[in-house]
Amino acid sequence: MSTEPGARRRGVAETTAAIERATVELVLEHGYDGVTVDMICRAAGVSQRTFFNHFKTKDAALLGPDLPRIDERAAREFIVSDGPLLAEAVGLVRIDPSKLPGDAGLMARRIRAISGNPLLMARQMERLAEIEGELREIVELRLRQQALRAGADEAELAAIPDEAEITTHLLAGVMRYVGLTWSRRAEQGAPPPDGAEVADVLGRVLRKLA
Amino acid sequence: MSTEPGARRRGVAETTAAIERATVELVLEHGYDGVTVDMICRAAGVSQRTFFNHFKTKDAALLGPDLPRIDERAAREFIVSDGPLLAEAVGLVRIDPSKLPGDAGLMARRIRAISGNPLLMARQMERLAEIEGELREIVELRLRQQALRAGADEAELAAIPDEAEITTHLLAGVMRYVGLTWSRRAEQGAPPPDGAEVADVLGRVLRKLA
DNA sequence: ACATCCTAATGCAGTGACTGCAAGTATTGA
DNA sequence: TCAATACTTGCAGTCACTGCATTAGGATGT
Repeated sequence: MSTEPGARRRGVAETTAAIERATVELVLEHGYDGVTVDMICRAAGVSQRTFFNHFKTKDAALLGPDLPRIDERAAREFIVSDGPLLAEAVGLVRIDPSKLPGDAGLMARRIRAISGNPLLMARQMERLAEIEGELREIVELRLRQQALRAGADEAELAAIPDEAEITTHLLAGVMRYVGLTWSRRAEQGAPPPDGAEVADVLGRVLRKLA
Repeated sequence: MSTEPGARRRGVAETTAAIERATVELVLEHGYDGVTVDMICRAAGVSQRTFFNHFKTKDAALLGPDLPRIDERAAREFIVSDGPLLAEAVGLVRIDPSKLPGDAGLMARRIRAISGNPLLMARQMERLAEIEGELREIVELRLRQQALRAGADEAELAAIPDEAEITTHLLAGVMRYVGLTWSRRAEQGAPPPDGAEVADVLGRVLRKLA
């Protein structure tokens, strides 16, 4: 169709990566609203239609295609654990590292691009909401476990779903905090917060709140 | 221009209200994605340009133009209070009741329309994020007050901003929970949750988490 | 009564995100 | 070598949204 070797000049993964890279670079340079899909397409050497074949939305090209997932093994440990719930729960959400080794730099630049725009942060958080249901179930399982071990009565058991729900929402708050701190540190080249550090702040705060 | 008495045939408020009503009704009937701005305009008897003069986005016409605001007086009480922080903080966010008396039914229908769509719920929550900064400041003031009263040392004072931040995020979680429960109840004609009820669940949960 | 100003409403033309459909071409497997 | 398959593309169209220029009523001042 074109003079170029039209189709299949590279694998799917390569095309996707090219689009991602172009998106991140352009957004860093011009800001999210200063970049059009057409600009990305030109930079990545693909048609607009191809862009939308690879990414559902312009957002997705910047945020990356990977939705957060729950780490199955961590979930099993979590359910039977007796430690600080919120702090431990943070470990449940795994940021898929399969992309990192190939392009660690891209990830860092992407974070800078995203954190520059509050709207995008919010969009990122919407994605987190997609696994909230799963999270709720796990939390409920754990609460039930503990209640049974403690010999709870029926009324206490009946209250668990509600408690699991609110806990999940609290958890979402914590994760937002972690994500924010994470990107803030990344901007300054500082190491990301580890579980212990989060648990520390969280523990102090919870003591004040209760 | 048209055969109709072109402009100024009703006050601003009336036009705005007409658009809001048309939007809610149409969304209830066809779902958010099944409704176009043009449909709303036809139903409300205005041009598309007028629609966008009254509302920045299609969302806004459904969610209502009122952003959540902080209740100043409640904030002052909150800062010096010593009660359960999270539960009390819920009272800070005021849902502007100035719209309700005129059209209580519309509000109920609007809630139904919004809660039917998870995306819209999320969008609604984004609005909450807009006052998060304000909220953070208030929380920080309160934490500082309490720390001073307790005779805290420098290290403890230095930790306060971080604690305020995470608390705000936790608070956002609680408010999401309240909003969700609220709309869920509204759907079934049940009374909305009051502060005491929220405080109750919250208290129990926090005791388990700490 | 008349000119004036202001405001709400409108038309129009354009941009940008996104979709469905119908090809076309390179790669793969039989 | 032929055919199924996988990627890619162009094209036409929809929809949200914006800027600009224009028009029509109403309110105001003299």
